[in-house]
Amino acid sequence: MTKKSVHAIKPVQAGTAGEGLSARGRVNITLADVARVAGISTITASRALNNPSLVTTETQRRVREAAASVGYVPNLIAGSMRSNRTRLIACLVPTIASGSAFLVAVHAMTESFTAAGYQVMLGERGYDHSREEQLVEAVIARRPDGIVVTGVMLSEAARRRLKNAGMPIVETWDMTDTPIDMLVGFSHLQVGAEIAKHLHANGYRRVGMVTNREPRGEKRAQGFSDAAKRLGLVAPGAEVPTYLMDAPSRMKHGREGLAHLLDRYPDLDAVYCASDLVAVGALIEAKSRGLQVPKQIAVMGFGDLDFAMDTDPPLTTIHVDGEAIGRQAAACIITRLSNEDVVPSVIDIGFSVMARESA
Amino acid sequence: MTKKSVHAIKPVQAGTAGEGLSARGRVNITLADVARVAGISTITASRALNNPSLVTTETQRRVREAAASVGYVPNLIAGSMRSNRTRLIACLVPTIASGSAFLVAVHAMTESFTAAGYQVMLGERGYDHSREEQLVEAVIARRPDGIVVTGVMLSEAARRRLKNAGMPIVETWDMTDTPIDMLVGFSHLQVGAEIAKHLHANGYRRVGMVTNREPRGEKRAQGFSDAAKRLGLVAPGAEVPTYLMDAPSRMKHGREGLAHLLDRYPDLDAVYCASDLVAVGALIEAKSRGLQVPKQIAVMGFGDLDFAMDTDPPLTTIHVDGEAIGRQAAACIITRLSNEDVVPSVIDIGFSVMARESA
DNA sequence: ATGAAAGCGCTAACAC
DNA sequence: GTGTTAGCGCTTTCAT
Repeated sequence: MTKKSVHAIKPVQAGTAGEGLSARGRVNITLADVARVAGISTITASRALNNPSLVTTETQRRVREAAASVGYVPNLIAGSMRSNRTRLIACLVPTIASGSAFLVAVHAMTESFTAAGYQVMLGERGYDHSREEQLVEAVIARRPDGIVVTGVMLSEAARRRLKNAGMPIVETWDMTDTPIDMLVGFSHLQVGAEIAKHLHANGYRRVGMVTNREPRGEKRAQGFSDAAKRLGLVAPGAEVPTYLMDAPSRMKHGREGLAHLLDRYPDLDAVYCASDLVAVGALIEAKSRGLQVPKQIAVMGFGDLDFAMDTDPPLTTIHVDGEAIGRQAAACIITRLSNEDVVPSVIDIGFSVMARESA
Repeated sequence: MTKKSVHAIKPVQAGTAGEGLSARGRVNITLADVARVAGISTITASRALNNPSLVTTETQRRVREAAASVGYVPNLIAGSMRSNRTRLIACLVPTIASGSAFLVAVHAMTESFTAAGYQVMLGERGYDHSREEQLVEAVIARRPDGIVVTGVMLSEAARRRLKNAGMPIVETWDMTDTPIDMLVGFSHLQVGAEIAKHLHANGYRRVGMVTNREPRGEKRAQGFSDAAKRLGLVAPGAEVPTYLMDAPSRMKHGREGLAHLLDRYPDLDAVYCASDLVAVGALIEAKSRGLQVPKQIAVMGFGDLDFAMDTDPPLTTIHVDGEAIGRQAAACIITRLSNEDVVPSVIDIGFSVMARESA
């Protein structure tokens, strides 16, 4: 491969755009300024902006005009401090990298929260668990009104801190018997088991898998392995032939993985891949070996990413309703915040086996 | 396709996890509590925590112990209010949906900011420009120390608001002559032109494209179209044969698009696709028509997503150094915040043509 | 419907 | 190296 770069760093254009934009030396326009212009007290101005029903329409109009004329932007920091409500929701995700199915959930969640007047602040948790506690502390320090965690947090210290923070917390995208507070997710163990069952039900008898060390991936692998043994999908007493890859999963892992497995276990007739991207790699490897999918070898993925229905053959995979997870997680927190009603602590959102043609 | 759902909503487990976690009724542990336990003044406690070098090691130790014993978590809200620094950076992205190349930039940016002691708050801009101004106002209301915008914002009102906010702002992932403040990106017009040049240089003479209405995609299409005409890659006086798809781009658009183009222009020998995912679709369509890539038809994409080197044949595409964009954007803001040094206003990060085998 | 006073938790500014 | 005082901008509480 050749690589041609188009690259240029233009010279500094000093001052062309930064003039007067420095944080220093700027006068802050406060609610008091608005009130002065409108000829009323600050508290009335506050009410006109935040609880218009408490003031006359005439006052509302004057305040709105005054605010616009002086270019007032409320300072939520100050408001939060006094009211003890930040209207901020923190959402901790493992990573923001492309191809993560839970981004759909984050998106749906954001929409729900935005509609309810909350802003969502995304924090990358990282796969480095040593930094977990610091992140949690940094997040709590901002005093969000609620916290959504994607993927159950592992460190006990971090969990304790969250629990002690005294704010509504929802864990998502997984299942556990001991949630910090609330939980909206599904069982990865069950997913693995269902994949094995599906392969069994479709007549496959010798399975393998291409998986990774990521915690939820491991749970699926565990569920798959247990069910496969129970159903006789491996030689008696043997383990499931497994190709272990590094996270993050990539298409090429599917090619390498299937190649590796077939070289050692030529009688495999089905393979479970930890993600759809990996499954596509497996499809390609099968094709390049002249193996017909699903006749000679079945391929199953996980995630039902948008291209899963467009592969050749269309991919049989697991669909998780990420939007539902996001909406429900938001609803849990919003309900908890708006009143003292009891909210379900644990919601199993389930999943679906999308039986297409690759298995 | 059949679909089998595994679904269960467990009954409410009232009170098992939510006990005492309600926001109300909790006593806030403040710095004053820590100071009292440590037997010193609040300001000294503050210094011990934030500027340890200003106090004796003995004081540091006592404060740390006191903080740990009472379970103190600093309130950044209160601190920000007084110091006028929130240590918060707002990052506006079009969408968080999977497959967006700029997520790499966001990730790199987050790492830089985290290392410098800032937290990044992600805001979804949405493709709905009517909500743009509200989002900008909501963001400014939190008084971030800086703002990073991915993709140039279109609404003039929103741009004005940002400009007036008086904080360092970096626009990324695009080029313009009139940035709000600072800019780190590359020219999508140039990208389109380079793609046309690459096809021309490799002997292709009749090009088409599969593209979308997204603003930056349109710029690439424009650049491609202009250069293609200049280079004689279309019939004299004709436009570039184009298949216009809806955003977001999907693999199937590539199949549909190439099919559509070839049906009408059977003599096409090259096609530019607005994204790698679309290009993969085009590769599949070409293969299913028995067309050899790159011999009979060339395919080029954009983005150099992680699977681009794993397709069959490996995809010729455009690589953008997202990490560099993220790092540079963070550096611009961090520098501006740490001193009054002049920071380059406009940085063109460039891009590379990854010449693999599909073109 | 409107206002006055107080204070949220912290840190800047200025002592000592 | 440590303490005192004041105040960030807003909203709560209580009064009118």
